[in-house]
Amino acid sequence: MKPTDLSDSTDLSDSTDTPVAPALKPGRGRRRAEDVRRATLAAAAELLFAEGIRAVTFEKVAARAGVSKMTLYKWWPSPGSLAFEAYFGELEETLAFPDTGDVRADLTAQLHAFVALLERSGATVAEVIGAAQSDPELAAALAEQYVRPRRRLAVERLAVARQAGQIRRDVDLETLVDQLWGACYHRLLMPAEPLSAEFADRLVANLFAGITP
Amino acid sequence: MKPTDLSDSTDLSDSTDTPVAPALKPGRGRRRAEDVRRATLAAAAELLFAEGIRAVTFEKVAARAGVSKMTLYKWWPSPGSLAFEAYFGELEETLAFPDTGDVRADLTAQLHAFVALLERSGATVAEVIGAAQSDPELAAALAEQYVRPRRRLAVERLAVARQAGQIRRDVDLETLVDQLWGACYHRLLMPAEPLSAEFADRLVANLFAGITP
Amino acid sequence: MKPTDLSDSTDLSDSTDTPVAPALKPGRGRRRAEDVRRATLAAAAELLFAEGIRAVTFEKVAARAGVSKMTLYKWWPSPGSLAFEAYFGELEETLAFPDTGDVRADLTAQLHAFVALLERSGATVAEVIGAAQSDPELAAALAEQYVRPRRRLAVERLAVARQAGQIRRDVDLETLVDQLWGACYHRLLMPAEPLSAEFADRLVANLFAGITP
Amino acid sequence: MKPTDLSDSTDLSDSTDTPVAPALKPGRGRRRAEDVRRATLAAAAELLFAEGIRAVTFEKVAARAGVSKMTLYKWWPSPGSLAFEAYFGELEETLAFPDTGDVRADLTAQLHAFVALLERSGATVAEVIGAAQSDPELAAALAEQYVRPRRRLAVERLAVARQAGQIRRDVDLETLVDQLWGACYHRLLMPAEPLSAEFADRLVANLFAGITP
DNA sequence: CCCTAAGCGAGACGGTACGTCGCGTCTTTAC
DNA sequence: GTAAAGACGCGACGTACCGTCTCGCTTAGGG
Repeated sequence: MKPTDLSDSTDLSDSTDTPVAPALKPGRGRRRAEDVRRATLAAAAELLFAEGIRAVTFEKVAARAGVSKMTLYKWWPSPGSLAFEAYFGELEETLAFPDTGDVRADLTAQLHAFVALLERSGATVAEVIGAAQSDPELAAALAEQYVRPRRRLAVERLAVARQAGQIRRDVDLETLVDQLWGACYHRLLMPAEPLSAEFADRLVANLFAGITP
Repeated sequence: MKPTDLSDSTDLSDSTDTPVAPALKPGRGRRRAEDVRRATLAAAAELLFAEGIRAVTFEKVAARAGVSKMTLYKWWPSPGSLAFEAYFGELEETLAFPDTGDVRADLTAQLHAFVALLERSGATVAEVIGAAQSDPELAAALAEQYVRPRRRLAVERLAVARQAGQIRRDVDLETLVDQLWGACYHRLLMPAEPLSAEFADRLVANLFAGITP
Repeated sequence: MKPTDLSDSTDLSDSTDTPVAPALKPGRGRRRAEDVRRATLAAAAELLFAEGIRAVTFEKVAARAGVSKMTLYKWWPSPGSLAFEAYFGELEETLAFPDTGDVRADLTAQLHAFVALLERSGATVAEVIGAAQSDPELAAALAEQYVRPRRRLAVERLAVARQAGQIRRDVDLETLVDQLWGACYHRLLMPAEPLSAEFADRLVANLFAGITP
Repeated sequence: MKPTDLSDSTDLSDSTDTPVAPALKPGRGRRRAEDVRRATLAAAAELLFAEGIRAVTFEKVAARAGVSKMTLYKWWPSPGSLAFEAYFGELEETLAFPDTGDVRADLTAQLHAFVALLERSGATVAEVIGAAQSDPELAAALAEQYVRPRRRLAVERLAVARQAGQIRRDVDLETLVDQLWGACYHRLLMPAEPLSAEFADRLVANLFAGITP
């Protein structure tokens, strides 16, 4: 694939704050690091959504982005971590956590949004998590940039609820995270039963009301 | 008769196409050599435990087992499904489900055993589940031969408890499975907090007692 | 390929002198050797002409003829010899050698016919001769059933001419064969100049008239 | 200046695509490693002489030369063409054509050398020519780098003789090549009669003296 | 005329080679 | 100086064919 293929992704070539070189052709020679990074992530994202994580390959990404393999090896430790960054790097803002004062309502709302997200792009999420099981670099990135931050947000909201007396003192909040979002991931990664808003409702109900008569 | 009666494991074996049960039609031609299958699974298991699922490769297994690659391609749809069969094929009997009459105690016991299993060989389990996210053949085998049977056993035990009045009528038993075992898988596959017997206890406690004051 | 595919080659199933079994399906069970032989050669010839000698494979021939590989191994020592027999076995009659009393005219006529044959199916002939260079079994068959008989016929006609005083006593007739037909094979197998009737004429002229002024 | 002047061997080397002469464009990227080419040809030559052309396999050559299969596929279109280059690439200088002024003597000398060469390594030559019948890439290399140059040299020598009045004006020189060297190849490729110096003498005698009384 | 042995289909199996793809490293050149 | 272009070793993929083997069916031919 020739480097001139970049011409159709025009916003990649000269969208930054440098009016110095006017519309130079995006081909050979040294490119600015940020350009390379963006082109790479864009190419990786295309491959990820079109063909799955198995297609996110240094080889293919380099060809599609007009970037050298050497550059990719310098910046990403594995193809999986590149795929991860291409996907999750842009979706950080979506995990807003509501706080209306009513934990149960807030949890339900958050879980509904989460389930909806998984229904849309659960396949990609599952592939990335799956790849992390055999890719330590990806696992590290996933843990640091995805798993832990989200757990923290959830635990913080739950801690507020516990402070407000809506959750018992002796309940371990981390465990709750596993029983709410973890249960959803279970249905995503080891599918047998459907993942739905009603499922989310039942998750909340079981914990808040208990399951004994 | 307990729900763990072995009679339900029969329809499990021949409800699938993967070569767990030979079930060869008595047609003409040379019969499949059973020792080939055994040598293959042994070699695959060695590789799986020694080097992880990435090393379970048709190439390596064929060389180690003294078996032709063609034979492997004929009987297993992907290296992952071969690894799966090598590992889980031998452990079917380990999922005995106790029924002492006390659900909570039984669930706790079962979860303790499950957590102990994951502490021993969780890495392998995680790798297999992870590989299934990008390997449809492996995903099918995993669902049919692992996920669904285990869910069924758990749900059957829970149904007995519900009949006995130990669980409320309106509780969805499938959801409970996700909140108990699924929570454990969550800690296995997206590690952030430790997986321990205490964790299992809290899972049960949260559900049986509820989390509200 | 199912054995019922043989039904469209109807002349293969029951064209011999056995009115006993009337129109039994040509499938399973023991077939008479001659049927097998004919079906095999027909399939081999099809493959030979359609795809070249590289496609004449025991595997493909067996599948196409509805014949077992074992049978082929029993009767033919190599795929090449099977191809040879499929092709040259039927063309034995074409090497008629005229004797009008005029050697030069007879040789010219024969060479014209030979060149015409090569122009039609020279590619196949060349492939078979080529394969014989690395297939001792084929080489033996070629020598015994093709090369030597044709040389003998030519030498016999030339001997008659020598008796008649049309060729000098001291001329070695075998050498003449190489300088007439061998020269044609040279243009077939190591192509650089065209193979034509004029070429044949020049071959004869050079030898009969000599090349010196 | 003799027709065997080396100046005509220059346009021979770069009139083809096969990697005899590197002729790399000065583009970017790592240059082709010449030692890789040498190791490859050495390994191929070993296999060719030891086990025949059927053993000259990309697989074996790659293993023996410590070279990647990909590299071989990149530079040689088929195993046969690799074998060809391994053998004939080094023997270009051996086809010196004498010019003492006496054509008949020169032809006899050249044919004696040629017959001697075939007696030594005729088997390999035959295998390569044979393989070319089913390998278009090898056929092209053989024609361009072997057949045509040698024909040209012979025709040039014969043209000198014709100029000198030693051969008749109306004799087609290309045809003579087929009746001299082609006759030898005939005995090599379709063996029935021995290939000897006396045979070469008779070839020359038949043409120069004619075969009629 | 039956019954058995031979002949043959189907096909599993170990090898070997094919041709492709991706990984990770290296080198060369151009901007 | 950085980064593109790309050669290279390595190893896995999936396919094809070879040559050998085992079954079990069927018919021919001997008793």
